[in-house]
Amino acid sequence: MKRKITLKQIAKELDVSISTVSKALRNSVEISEDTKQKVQAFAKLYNYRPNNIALSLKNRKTNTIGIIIPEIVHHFFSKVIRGVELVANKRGYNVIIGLSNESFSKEVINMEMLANGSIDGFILSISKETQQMQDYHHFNETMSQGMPIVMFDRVVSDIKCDKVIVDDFNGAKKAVEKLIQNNCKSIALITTKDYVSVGKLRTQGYIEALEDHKIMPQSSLMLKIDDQLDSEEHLDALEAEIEQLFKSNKEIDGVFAVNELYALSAMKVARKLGLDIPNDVQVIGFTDGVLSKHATPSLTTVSQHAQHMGERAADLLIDKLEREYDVEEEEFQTVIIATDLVERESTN
Amino acid sequence: MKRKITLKQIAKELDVSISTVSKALRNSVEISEDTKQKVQAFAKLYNYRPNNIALSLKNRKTNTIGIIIPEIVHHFFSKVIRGVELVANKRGYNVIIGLSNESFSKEVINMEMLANGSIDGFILSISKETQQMQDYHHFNETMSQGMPIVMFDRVVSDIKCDKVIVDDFNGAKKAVEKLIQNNCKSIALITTKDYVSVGKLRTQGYIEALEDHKIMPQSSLMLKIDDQLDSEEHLDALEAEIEQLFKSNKEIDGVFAVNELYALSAMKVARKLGLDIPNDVQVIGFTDGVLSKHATPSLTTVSQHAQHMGERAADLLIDKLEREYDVEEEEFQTVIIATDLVERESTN
DNA sequence: TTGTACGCGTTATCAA
DNA sequence: TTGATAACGCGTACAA
Repeated sequence: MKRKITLKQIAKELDVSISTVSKALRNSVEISEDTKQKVQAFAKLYNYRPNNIALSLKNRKTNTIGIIIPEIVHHFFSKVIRGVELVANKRGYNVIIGLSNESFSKEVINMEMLANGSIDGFILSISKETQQMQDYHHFNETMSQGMPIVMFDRVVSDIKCDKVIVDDFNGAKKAVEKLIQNNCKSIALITTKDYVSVGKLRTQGYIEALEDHKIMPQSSLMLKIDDQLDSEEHLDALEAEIEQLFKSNKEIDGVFAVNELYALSAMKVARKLGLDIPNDVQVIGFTDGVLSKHATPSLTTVSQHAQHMGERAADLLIDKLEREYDVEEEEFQTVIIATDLVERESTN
Repeated sequence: MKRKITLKQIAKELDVSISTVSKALRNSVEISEDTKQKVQAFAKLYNYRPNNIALSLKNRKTNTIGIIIPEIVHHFFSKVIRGVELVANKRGYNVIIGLSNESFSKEVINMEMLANGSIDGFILSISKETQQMQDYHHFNETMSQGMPIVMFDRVVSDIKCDKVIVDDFNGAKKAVEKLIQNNCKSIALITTKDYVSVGKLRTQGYIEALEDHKIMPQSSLMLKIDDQLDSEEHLDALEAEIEQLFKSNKEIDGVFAVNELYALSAMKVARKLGLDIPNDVQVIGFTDGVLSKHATPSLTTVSQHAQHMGERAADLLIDKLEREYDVEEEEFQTVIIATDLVERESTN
């Protein structure tokens, strides 16, 4: 079991100095053709590759991006990762992942671990718990140490950094307007608690769409789901809440749900109550997932272009990493990704 | 914008030597209480953390695991990653990901990139193209340089390394037996081309289950789908093939599909042809996905326990990394993960 | 044309 | 009790 070969070993074998080998391999004009040939042939034979770690230490640059997400078993986040990875690899970077699992402390620990030299910058979406606690010291500390951060999707406006967000507000608004156009008179909202930034924005879009059309938003039609019910294990409880919503508001003929799971659950409950989709109730969800496409009936959704978000985030970060340090002009961008309404069978 | 603080800077500030600082921070008995206090207080104030890269170089160990998968936007693989990440973090390792995107060359390039010092070992599932080409030189080269590999799910028996696989054969066999028990007389198989190792094994399970029950496997009932049709864009073509299968074999009353997508497509086509599920046709799929759970009717599947696979793979790899180099006794394990049949509405 | 010395940040060994 | 030195692997400025 041989170790990876180093410059030193090549130098020793060929009886030249390390720097001669180094230069020869980089095709320096300083070195004679003869030596270059010899060295290069030997290096090729032994499949020499410079050690990344040594290069990172020397250059004080790892060419690695850290990505921290709350959850990976999730189409939205895995699509974002794919986008990041695509751009990162194209531009010569690796991607290292950390999962916060929606926990504040895991988010902090993971970031600290990676920030100690393993990576050049972060791309992240903050955990629900962090949003709830509103404790952002770890982001500020990381940036104050010269490590840039790009936030995506779940961002926090207090933090000064580059951001890539979905146009949640307008996406939601357009979705609800679609329902209104389609003659829905009583449109329910199934959303998250307000501390989830994207949930809040989508809720606002829902409200504004209604108001624009002289429809009075009614709190009885707005169901705000507790996070705890998001996980697969609590599907029943989620469905029970939605069933209650339908039963208390028999006039509901349209549903806008802020994610895929809520939308599918709504359809399931509606069917169970003998309602036909889309004839009795029309449903629109919000997401990028596969569930929508393969549901029965297939679900009309607001597409977030997750992969594109990842690509933009990666470009923003790498641009910043590679920018000549002009001045400390600290200018931060917020890229807004437009949504698309993908119409399927759950609406007319 | 300050950089991360180093031992050298602390030493300079406190006017002691670097090694004194280093020892003081590690609470060495060599250092006086007085100095230790001083140094530790200062380090804490400036939030000193050792540079991972420097440690990696010194220790010739990165404490990072590389994971190469064909595709991340996929429940199975993202669950495996979650399992790997869980164990890795618990044992003090980071996880860095590379996507082969089912391409041989991307797999090779990604591995080379990571193998040059960035990681201590690989956990991977080989790309379809690699399986097709049967070119495994990159795996052997990596291992000959002392970097261990753990393969999972899509493995290749020629390669000597640790492996974690699903019991594809028995999982498939049990699924088909279930259909037989449920009185299906004409069971179709929807599978991949044979070079996909798992597809082949599941096909064999199907065949053996039939033979065990004195049913003659018929090639007309076995549909082998071309990879090209796997992507979301070619759903129509996939469905057309399946429709053809049903039309040519009107007696089909059971379907075993080797993945979730094929199973769902089969259900969709069947319904389109006026067949009721499960009364006219019963369907069983193979996978861990969310699609099965949320499909209508929900799909009976063979569960692979993806997260558990990831955990086992990570443990195998880290065990090997941390084992004292006894002898070169090169013993490799193959862990077989049992499957479970999750019964839902698509079977009686 | 080749080699020496230095530094990236750290720890271990040995000397003072 | 403290400090100097070497080493991990590399690239480069400078000396020979």
